[in-house]
Amino acid sequence: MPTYFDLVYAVTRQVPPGRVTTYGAIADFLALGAARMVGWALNHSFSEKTGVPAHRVVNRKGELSGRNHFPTPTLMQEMLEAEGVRVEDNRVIDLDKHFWHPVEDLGEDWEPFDVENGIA
DNA sequence: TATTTGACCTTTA
DNA sequence: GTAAAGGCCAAAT
Repeated sequence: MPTYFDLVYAVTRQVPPGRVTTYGAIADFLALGAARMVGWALNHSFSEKTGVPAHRVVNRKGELSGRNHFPTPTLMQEMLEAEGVRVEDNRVIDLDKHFWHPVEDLGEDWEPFDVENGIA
């Protein structure tokens, strides 16, 4: 029984490399209205083998709030920099430039029909 | 079974 | 303009 939990995984996995999104964007895209849960879902994404690039998810301010939950606090920044995203002081530079809207790429009608399968 | 916490965002003072 | 409080859903204790 897929919950919104799985939806977050699905959307996050659709995030293109070198791009970053925010919890609010995902929450708004999924019409959850609860940005808090988005991060919470990603929290478990590490324990699970979801393969969700949580490092591409940052808060509205572009801060790597989740770095604390990574294997190493600097790992998140390293991963972003490796993808071409300039990160400084635990914050994404040019967030607006690297910002990625799910609705723009996936479409408003996009839905995780095969969440458990890993999306189309 | 009920209460608290959780990687946040938005609105009001 | 900055600062503080409220609110959403779900999982863990």
